[in-house]
Amino acid sequence: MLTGLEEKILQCITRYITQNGRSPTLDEIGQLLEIRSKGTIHRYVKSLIDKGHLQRSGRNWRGLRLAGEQNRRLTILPLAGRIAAGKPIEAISEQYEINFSEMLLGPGRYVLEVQGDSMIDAGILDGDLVIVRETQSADNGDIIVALIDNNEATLKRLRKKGNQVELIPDNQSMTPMIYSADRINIQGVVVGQARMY
Amino acid sequence: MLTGLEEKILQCITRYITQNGRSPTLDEIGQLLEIRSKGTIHRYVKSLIDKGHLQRSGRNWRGLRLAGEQNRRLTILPLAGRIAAGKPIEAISEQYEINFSEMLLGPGRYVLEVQGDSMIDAGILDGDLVIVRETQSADNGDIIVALIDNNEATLKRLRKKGNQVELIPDNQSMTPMIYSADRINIQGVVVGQARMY
DNA sequence: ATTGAAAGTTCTCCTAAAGTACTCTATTAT
DNA sequence: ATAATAGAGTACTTTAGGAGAACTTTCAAT
Repeated sequence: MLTGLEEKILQCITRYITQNGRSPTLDEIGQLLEIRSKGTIHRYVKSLIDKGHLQRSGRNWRGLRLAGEQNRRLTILPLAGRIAAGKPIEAISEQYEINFSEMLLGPGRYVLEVQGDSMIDAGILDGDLVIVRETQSADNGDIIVALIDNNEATLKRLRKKGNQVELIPDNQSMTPMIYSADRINIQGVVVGQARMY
Repeated sequence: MLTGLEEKILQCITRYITQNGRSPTLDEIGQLLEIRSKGTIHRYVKSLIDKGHLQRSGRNWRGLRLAGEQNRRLTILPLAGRIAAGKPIEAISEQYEINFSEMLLGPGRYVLEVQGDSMIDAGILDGDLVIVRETQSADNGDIIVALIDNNEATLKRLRKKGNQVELIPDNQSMTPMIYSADRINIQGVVVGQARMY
C-alpha cells in the first residue's frame, strides 16, 4: 500500500517519463511537487523501489524506470476499438494495443512531408507525413519515392511492366507516367503515413 | 539507458548520416554540438558503440554506422524534406526531425480503428487509425468522437450552433446530422491519424 | 614510397550536478 | 504515548560532461 506522498511521487514520475521519455531527477520531482528537500524525495523514491513500483537502472542519473506492467513501450497505445458511423464503439478482442514502433523504427526510416495532391485517392493529403523505408527494390502496387533521371523525386504508386516502369498517381485527374526502367531510381517505399491535427 | 549527451550525439549522427549519406567526424560533431574537445566526443561515441547503438566499420574515417535500431529514440525520426510531384526533394532547413511523441503520448490518448468512409474527404479512410485525446470539450471544426444518446459512437466533424450540435461527415455523399446539445456527449478529439502499409 | 594534414585514440585533470545517507523536527492517526 | 508520515537540511559519494595534451592511424598529394 502506498502512502499519499509515495502515490504522488509515482504519478509524477510516470507522467514525466511519458512526456519527456526519461526519468526526472530528484530535484525536478521536488520542484514539481514543491518539496524543497532532495533527501525527502530520495527516501520515498527508495521506498517505491523497495515496494517494486520503480526500478533503478545502474546508478545513472535519470535512471529510474517504471516496473511491472506500467513499463510498456512508449509507442504502444491502447486500441480502444473500432468506430463507425451510426454504431457504438465495438470492442476489439483480438488486438488490445497498437504498436507504432514497427512502422517508425527499423533500419533506414525517414519522414517526408508530402506536397501536392497526387496521392489524394490513397488518403495521402497535402502536408501529410509519410514514413519511408530506404530500399532500392519495391513491388508492384507499393507507394514509392522515385528518382527520375537522377533529378526529380516524386511519390507515386509503382507498376513494373517488363522493361518499363509506370508511376501511377492516386488521383483521378492525373495520368500515369511511363519510363524506361533505367531512368527510374527507387529511393524507398512508403511504410506508413501520419497526420497531426 | 543513454545519458543526455549520448542521446544528443546519437541524434546528431543520425541526422548527419541521413542528410549527407556518411557519418560525421568527431570534430564535426563537436562543432554541431558546440563541444571543443575531440576527446569528449570520442568518449561518448565509444560508449554508444559499447552500448550497441553505433558501429564502426573498419577503422576508416567517417566509418560510423547506426546499429541497434530498437534503441533509438522511438518517436523521433529524421525529417528528410518535402517531396512533390515533379520536383526534387526539397531540403527542410527549419526542422530537422519530426517528433511523434506529442501526438502519441500525453494523458488520455488512445487509438481507434476507423470503419467506414464517413471521413474520407478528410483523408481518413476505412481501416485507418485515429489517435484520440480524451476530453469532454471540443471546438468547432474539430474531428470528434461523439456519443449520441449514450448509445451510438461516431467520428464526425463538430459544429456547434447555439443549443444545437451539428455532426458533419467529411464525405460529399453523406449529410450532416443535427442534434440538440443534450443528446451529444463528446468523448474525445482526434489529434492524429496514422496508416501502416 | 614518402610525407604531412586530418582523423581517431588514449590519457589525465577538473567542475558541476545528481544521488545517497544521515539527523532533526513537526504533524497526525491510532 | 507512540508509530507512521512528511519535510528540512547537512555532508558525503558518484556520475556526467568538458578541456586538452600526447599519441597513433588513415588518406591523399606528391
